[in-house]
Amino acid sequence: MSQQHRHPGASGRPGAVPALPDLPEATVARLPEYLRALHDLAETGYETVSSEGLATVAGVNSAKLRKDLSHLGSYGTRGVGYDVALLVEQIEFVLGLTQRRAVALVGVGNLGHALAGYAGFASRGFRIAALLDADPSRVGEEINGLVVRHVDELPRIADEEPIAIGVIATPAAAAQAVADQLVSVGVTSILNFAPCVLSVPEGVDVRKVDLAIELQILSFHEHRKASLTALPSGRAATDPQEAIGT
Amino acid sequence: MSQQHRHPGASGRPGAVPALPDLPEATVARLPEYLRALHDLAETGYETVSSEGLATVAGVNSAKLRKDLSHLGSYGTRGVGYDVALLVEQIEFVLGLTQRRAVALVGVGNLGHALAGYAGFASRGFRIAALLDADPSRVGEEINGLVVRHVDELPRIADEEPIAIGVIATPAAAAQAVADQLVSVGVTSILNFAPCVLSVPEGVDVRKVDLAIELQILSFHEHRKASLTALPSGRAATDPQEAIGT
DNA sequence: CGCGATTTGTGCGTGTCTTCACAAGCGCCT
DNA sequence: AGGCGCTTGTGAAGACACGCACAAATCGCG
Repeated sequence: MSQQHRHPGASGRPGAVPALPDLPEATVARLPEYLRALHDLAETGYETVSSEGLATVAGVNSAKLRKDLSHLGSYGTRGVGYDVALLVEQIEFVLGLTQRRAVALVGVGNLGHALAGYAGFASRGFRIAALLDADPSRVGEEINGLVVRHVDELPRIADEEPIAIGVIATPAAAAQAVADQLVSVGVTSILNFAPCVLSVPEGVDVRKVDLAIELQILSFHEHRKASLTALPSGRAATDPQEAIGT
Repeated sequence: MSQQHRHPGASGRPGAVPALPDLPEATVARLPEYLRALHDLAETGYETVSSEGLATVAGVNSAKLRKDLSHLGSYGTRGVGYDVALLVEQIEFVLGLTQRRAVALVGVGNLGHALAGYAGFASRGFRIAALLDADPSRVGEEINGLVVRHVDELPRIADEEPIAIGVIATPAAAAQAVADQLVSVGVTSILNFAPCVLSVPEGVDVRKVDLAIELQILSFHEHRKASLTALPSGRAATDPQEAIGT
């Protein structure tokens, strides 16, 4: 809170935290995608972009995009569009990316290795502060310039530097215990790659990513498409419900 | 609902596809989670389970679960609950998991390696049929018993065996080209890990997974929580809106 | 200076998803 | 046999999200 952020619009009191508008969850989930699209545009040399243009790059409907952005405040200019740089700044602020957040990654197996080496984290406002594992034979290994430490060192690590987000990439059987440890050192946001439900106290956010689930959803649509084309009765494959997003 | 329910195996006419009920998209997205929960329960020895019990293990509201399952037909017994084995069968059928689907994985970089070694695929109805990469120096490498082949061999591979699902784990710059190649050999379902929007013809389903986006969403909630606790005005951190799912 | 072209911001109708609450159905026990 | 407790399946209501369509605002040009 020492930071002096340029706050959205002219919200008045300088130094005050510019009361985050409470955005619809669906909007929040799309903001990162807009941000990525804006970065792409900025690199291509765009200085302004219309809602139509940005919507295309981000893969959404332009009305939806305008409504989403309107929740942040009014940062467009009618007849012109949005200032790319300004919008990037706004969205980064709302998403809390103006400060680089420390991430602790627990579990350096197959997936953990990949995550540790994933460049997308660093380039988008996150810093892997620690790699952890419960397996002593993995402790000490160096991955991408970071040394794997034992998960029991978590309290010490969190003491040196507050951990904003914990990422769990362990087997399902270990996930709940790891989650408990993370919570106990003050972590209030967890990204869970283990295929299981975590139980956490109120106030802690958990998001789950399960690769197999995504495939199964696709499998359903394959199955449906197959059964439609197989049936001689009526409707063919052209359905209005395609290419659904998350 | 006074319809006789159609079930998978014993649907009368053998060979006929038993007209899939068209499920709400939100329901489809949850079925895999129910399936995982049911497998857990089955392994623990449960033969039947109540909606309340299953809902807890799956991390959802019990009313929602009942409504979801009711879309598949009526497979519970009032006063008793659901037969675990039967429900597994039902959901697997609806999701099209009764046949093992062939997956082509393109891009064996950091993430691709992890995916190639991910046991969760095989254990949940999928088989990696091919590992592909555009980089000649990677072709020939063996990962998890599979040899990496060049992406241009895709037509030959699809000829040997139809590919149900394509997984893109390439850098963003290459993703669209890969998607085009996949589509051209008849793939109609794509799971995209590259941070970009794919444009595909109608009838092709794309699902996107972006690890950085998940972190950014968590970051937003961190930011919001921080700004709430920082504000002297009123409400503390305990909010009724926590632990939001996908 | 005024007009037309362009683009934002939003009110509103529509559809989907969620949740509550309860009647109907089932099994067990007496 | 009958009643009682438990659990499903679902109607209805509320909450949320989406997309259209248009008024308001801005710019550029003659």
